[in-house]
Amino acid sequence: MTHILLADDHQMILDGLRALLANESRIHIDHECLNGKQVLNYLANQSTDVVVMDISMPEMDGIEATRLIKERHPEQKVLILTMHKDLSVIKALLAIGADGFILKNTGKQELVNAIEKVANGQEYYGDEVSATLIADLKKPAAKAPRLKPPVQLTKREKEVLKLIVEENTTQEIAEKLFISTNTVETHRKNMLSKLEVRNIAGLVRYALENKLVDMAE
Amino acid sequence: MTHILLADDHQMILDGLRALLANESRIHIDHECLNGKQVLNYLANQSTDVVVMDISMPEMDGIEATRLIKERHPEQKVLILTMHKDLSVIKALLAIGADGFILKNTGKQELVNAIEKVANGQEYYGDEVSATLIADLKKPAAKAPRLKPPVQLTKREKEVLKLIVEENTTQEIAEKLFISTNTVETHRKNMLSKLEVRNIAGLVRYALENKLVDMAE
DNA sequence: GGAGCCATCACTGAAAACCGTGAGCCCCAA
DNA sequence: TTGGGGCTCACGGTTTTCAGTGATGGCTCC
Repeated sequence: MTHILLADDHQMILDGLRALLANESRIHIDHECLNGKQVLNYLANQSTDVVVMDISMPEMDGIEATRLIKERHPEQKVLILTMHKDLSVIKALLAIGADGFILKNTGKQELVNAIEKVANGQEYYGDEVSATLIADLKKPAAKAPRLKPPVQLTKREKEVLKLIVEENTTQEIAEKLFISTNTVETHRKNMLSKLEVRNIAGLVRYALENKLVDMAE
Repeated sequence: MTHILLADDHQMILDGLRALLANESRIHIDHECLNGKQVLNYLANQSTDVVVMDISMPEMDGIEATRLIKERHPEQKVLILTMHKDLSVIKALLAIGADGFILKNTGKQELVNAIEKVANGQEYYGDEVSATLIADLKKPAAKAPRLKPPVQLTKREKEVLKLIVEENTTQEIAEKLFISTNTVETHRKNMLSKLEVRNIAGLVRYALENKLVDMAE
């Protein structure tokens, strides 16, 4: 009998997983959580065989939660449940010590299989996840040593970035911030460099993905 | 007895929904689909009471699929199953004629309730979705005068846009699509014009805000 | 058998972004 | 007080984008 803890911010997915595993006599759901904090609170006092956790959750996301779990309870097994085969996220989680990944678009049998494997101390990667990782290894090593230190933008850089996202040109930004165009370009260059992107497109993408600026609507 | 069709590209969610509804004697699942095309193919020959459909799917997404369903089978009920309470998406679906929305983070009872309501010809909006819509109505009319003709990008334009968002230069895009740089520039110019934006930043913003490209999780 | 849209390609000139490098000033913490 | 980080500015050169205009063939719809 394998004991697990489910964590996902979508009640429906929790319901679905519970229903899915209801008639699996070999698996027992100890507890369910809606975010990473709840998981840590639970693990502070109790234990379970495997934590099955989504990546995107409010309050504390799956990556941060996994990091803290592995820090405080190194023996705790964590199986990541994810929607996308996002390489950087998978890599981050691997580095942290996640024990396995399973895509949400896989079936029940694979889920049960994954849980039991992880509970036994083995690792589990869904076919698609392994394929993604292997594909990455095949890529020129140029991009391989690319680990992502949590980049910090300065206040001024964020101001410039916000104006860039709002479609202002360098000159307009300079006027609005009462500085020279050279300075604006320097800020932009520094951001290109520290965010490891190539151009405006990358900057805008970073800004929107990291919610540094308000998205309309 | 209400007959429904499930559509979601994630097998696990399909499994979950099926398991969730398994002991609901009043609801019967006629068929399951993995994308919008399959739904339309099914509806071409058979019918069902309610189509329960996710928004983001490969091949043909939920919005396009709903549009076509309502065009070809105006009486067909469609209940949208969604992860995000994204206003623009909800608005688009309302305009098209979707019969209801339900967030994935709601429970089983609400799902059953929603399905039966929609099957009866009523509409159903989850609390959060209605709240989002109401909040929008409360917003100052400042943004109102900005009417947005539902701009349609062509397939090719979307391809180019996707590559732009991925930080490719015109030349790189031309190489990847096996067309001349002039053509790429024409596509970009047409998009700038029809989307009423000034530069790459605006394009990227549009693409991300309208979920034309995948955002990292 | 056009009308309209789409995708393709071309040319020009101006504007903006990108790249590298260097440097001065201010503030704060080691 | 020394050094590092943040903010400011400069310059020269290359690449890319932006703007305007025009053109061709293919397709579908009426």
